[in-house]
Amino acid sequence: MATDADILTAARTQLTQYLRRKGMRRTPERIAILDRLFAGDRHLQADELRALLDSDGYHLSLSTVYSTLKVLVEAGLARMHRFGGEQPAQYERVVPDSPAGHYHLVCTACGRISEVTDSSLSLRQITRRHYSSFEPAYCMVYVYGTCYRCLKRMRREQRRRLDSSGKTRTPHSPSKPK
Amino acid sequence: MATDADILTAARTQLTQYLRRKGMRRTPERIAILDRLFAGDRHLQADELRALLDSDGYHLSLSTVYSTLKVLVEAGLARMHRFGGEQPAQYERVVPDSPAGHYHLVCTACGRISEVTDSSLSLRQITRRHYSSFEPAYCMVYVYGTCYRCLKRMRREQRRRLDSSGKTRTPHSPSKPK
DNA sequence: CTTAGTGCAAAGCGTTTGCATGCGA
DNA sequence: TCGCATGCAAACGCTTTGCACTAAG
Repeated sequence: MATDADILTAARTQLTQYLRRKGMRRTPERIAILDRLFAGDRHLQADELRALLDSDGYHLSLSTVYSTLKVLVEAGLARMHRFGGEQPAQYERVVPDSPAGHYHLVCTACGRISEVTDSSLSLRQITRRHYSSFEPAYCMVYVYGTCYRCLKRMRREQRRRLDSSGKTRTPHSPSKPK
Repeated sequence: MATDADILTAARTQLTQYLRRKGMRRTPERIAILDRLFAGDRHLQADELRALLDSDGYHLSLSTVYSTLKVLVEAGLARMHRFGGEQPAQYERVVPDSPAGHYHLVCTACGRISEVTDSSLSLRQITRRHYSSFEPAYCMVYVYGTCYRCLKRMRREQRRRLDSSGKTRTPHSPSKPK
C-alpha cells in the first residue's frame, strides 16, 4: 500500500544510512538523483536521467550522474540493466523491502521493456534451491520475445509481402501499395 | 545424451539451414567460429574467442568475430550476456533443441559465473504464465550474490579487521594471521 | 560474374578517470 | 579546516563502420 511518497521517504532514509555507514557525504546532487529516479518506475539511462534533472532546473554533470548511480546500486536502491547488449545501461529504482520479484519482457524487435510483477517468481523462491556455496542477493529475469505491437506489424508486413510476390494469385486488392 | 560431437553436428546443420534461408554465405570463418564456440560450454568474450582461434592457427579479424557472433545469435545458436554492466559482452553456445533452462550465478565480488541447469525453471514454465500480448522466445535468469570463495575471503578479512581494531577484547587467538 | 563477407583502420559512443575547485561534516 | 564530491575534458575500451579486396554461389 506504499504510496510513492512513502517509498521515496524510505529510500531517502536508506540512502542516508548507507552514506553515513560508509562515511560518505549526503550531497544535494545525490538526493536529487535519488528523488528523480524514484519519481517514476521507468527505466532510465544515465543521460535521460540527467536530461530530466536538467529540465527541472537541476544541472549536474554526467560523471556525477554515473558515480551517484553506482552509489545507489551499491546501496541497493537501484539496479542496472543491459537489455539488448548494444543499447546503453538502464537504471531502475529498487523499492526498499519490497518482497515481490518482477521480471522484464524485452521485445527483441523494438527494444521496448515491460515489467511483470510475479510473486511466484520471488527472490526467495528462486534462491532457495541453491547450493550452500553461493549466497544470493537478488536476481533478475529477462524474457526476450516479441511484443504485441511488433507482432501486429510483422504480420502486416508479411501479408503485404505475400500479396505483392504472389502476383495475381489472389485477385484481392493490392490495397495500399504505397 | 547428446555428445559434444552430436551437438556440434546439430549446430552446424542449423547454421547451414539458417544461412541458406537468409541467402547468406557459408564461409569457413563462420564455421570456424561456430566450432570454437561449441568446443566448450564456457562463456567467451569476442576477443577471447579470437585468441582461441588464433592459437588454433586460424587468424581472423575481430570485426568478423563480432559480425559472426551476431549472426549466430540471430540464428539462435548463441546468446549474449552483459553480466556486470562494466565488463564486455560474453557469448555462450545454445544447444539446439535443448529443453532445460539454466541460469547464471554471478558473483558480484569477483565476477565469476557459474551455471545451474534447472528443469523447474524451464522456459516453458516461465513463459506459460504470460499475457497473450507478448510472444516469448527465450529467457535468461541471473542470480547475483557472493560465491563461496569470496565469502570465505570476506570472512577472513572481517576477522582480521576485528582482531586488529578490537585490540585485546577477545584473547582468543589470531590463529593464522597469514 | 555478382555481391556478400573479410580485414584493416578509423570512427563511435557510453562510461571512466585525472585533476582543479567546491562544499559537507 | 579536512577530505570527499563535483565538473570538465580527456582518455578508455568495446563495438561498429567504411572501404578496398577476396571469394562463395
